[in-house]
Amino acid sequence: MNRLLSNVSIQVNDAIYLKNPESSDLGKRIITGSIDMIDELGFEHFTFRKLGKKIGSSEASIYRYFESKHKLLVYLTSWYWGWMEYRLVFRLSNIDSAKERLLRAITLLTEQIEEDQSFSHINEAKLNRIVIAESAKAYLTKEVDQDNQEGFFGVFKQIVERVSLIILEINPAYKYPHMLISTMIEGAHHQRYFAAHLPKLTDIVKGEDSVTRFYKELAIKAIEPQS
Amino acid sequence: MNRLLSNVSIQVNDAIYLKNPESSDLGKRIITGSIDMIDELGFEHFTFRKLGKKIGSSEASIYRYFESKHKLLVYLTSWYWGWMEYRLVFRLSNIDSAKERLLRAITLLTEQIEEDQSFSHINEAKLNRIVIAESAKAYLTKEVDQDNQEGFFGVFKQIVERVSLIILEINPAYKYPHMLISTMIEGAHHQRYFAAHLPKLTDIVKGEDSVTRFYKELAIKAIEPQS
DNA sequence: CAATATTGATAGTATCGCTACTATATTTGT
DNA sequence: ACAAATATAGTAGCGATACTATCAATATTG
Repeated sequence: MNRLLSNVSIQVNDAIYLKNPESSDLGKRIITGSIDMIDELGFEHFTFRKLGKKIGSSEASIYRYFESKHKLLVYLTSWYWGWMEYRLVFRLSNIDSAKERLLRAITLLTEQIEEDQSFSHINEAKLNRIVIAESAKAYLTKEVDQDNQEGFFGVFKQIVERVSLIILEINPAYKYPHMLISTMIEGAHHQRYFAAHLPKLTDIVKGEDSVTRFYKELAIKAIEPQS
Repeated sequence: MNRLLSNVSIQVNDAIYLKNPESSDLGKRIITGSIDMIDELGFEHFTFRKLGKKIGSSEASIYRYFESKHKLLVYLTSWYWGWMEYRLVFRLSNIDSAKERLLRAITLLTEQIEEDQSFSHINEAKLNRIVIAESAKAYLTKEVDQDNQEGFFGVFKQIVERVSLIILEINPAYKYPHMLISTMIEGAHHQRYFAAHLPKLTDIVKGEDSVTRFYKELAIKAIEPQS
């Protein structure tokens, strides 16, 4: 999917950054560079000092945009979910059937992201890999409650809520829509990671996107009224 | 569940440690102390120096047992899965019905662990909390392929394989048994974490164990032959 | 009781996460 | 036009972390 509207930009909760990285050239280089570097080195080996060197700036300058590397990771995942929500709304608009909307949502949320450069300075395919491999580290911390209170995970919760509402359209009696959707989104990420690194934990059928197919089947069967 | 056999101890892949912590008093204090400390501070804030102080030993001595804090985390999760497999085998023995065995396995793998002190120096309830909040950090690293090659995740893969085989007994045509089980195990952990910290991502029905119930329903519906 | 393994104390290296301070560029008011 | 105000970038450094090396003290064992 290419960029839908050229004059749209993804808004990120402004409590996540000290200075908006979209507001300057250096800011954009920080985002582009950090995506490249986290994808390449992993979050643990990634540091602001290395990033500064790479993008021809300094550690202290990066700290003017983000107060910690944790916040930068939160920013990246938050941007990603903002972008996903934007794509989700487009893909579901004008589709009458709730079931069709659900299937489209599952496809969007579980499929692999291709290189398509829809936002100039952000490589969405790399960012997808980062979200798969690193985003759990953004909330699996002792600071999760504070971060949550500041609204850092709001966009993600919104997506889960949106898709849950579609499920309730299909079966208003279904008791676990949020569990199903959050299980599916996080599960799909894990399955892609397992396919690459721990294949014994998955079932890869070549020539098909098993991950998306598996979760579509799972969801449809789960929400169909008890027989 | 109390300890099943007093003369049984859980074996952990010996490539994970430098010196077996079960082999000495200091080793056991390292395990007990690290479980307390990681549960309390989280893996990021946990250091060998702090642990040494807490258990009345030194940083250098701890390094004689584990070459890094990453390896210690791998040890703890590996012990946990070894313990789970042992309980799993007991709980499923002498049960003829495959469906009943599957339901028991799901209960075991998704339920909350109570304080029961079945192995003297290991608090399984705390360890369960650590596995929920920290175990993803044991494999979401750039070193995952090396670690996997050394067999660090073997026990976990074995559990997934065991339960997958039960699914295939029920429906030999089901295409995604491993995906279903690994999604379920990791998913249940996430749901418990979400219930505590990001409740908008789950559906808590008070008075019931929604997590276990949700995954039981999900699995049974998923593997039932296509109608 | 001698040989050996285990532990502890101390100090050291390299890097990390982060900050105080300084220098330079840009904008603004008169 | 030009100095003052402001925004932005870079240098240097601090305390902590992850881990290692050395050596003496103390158990353990054969």
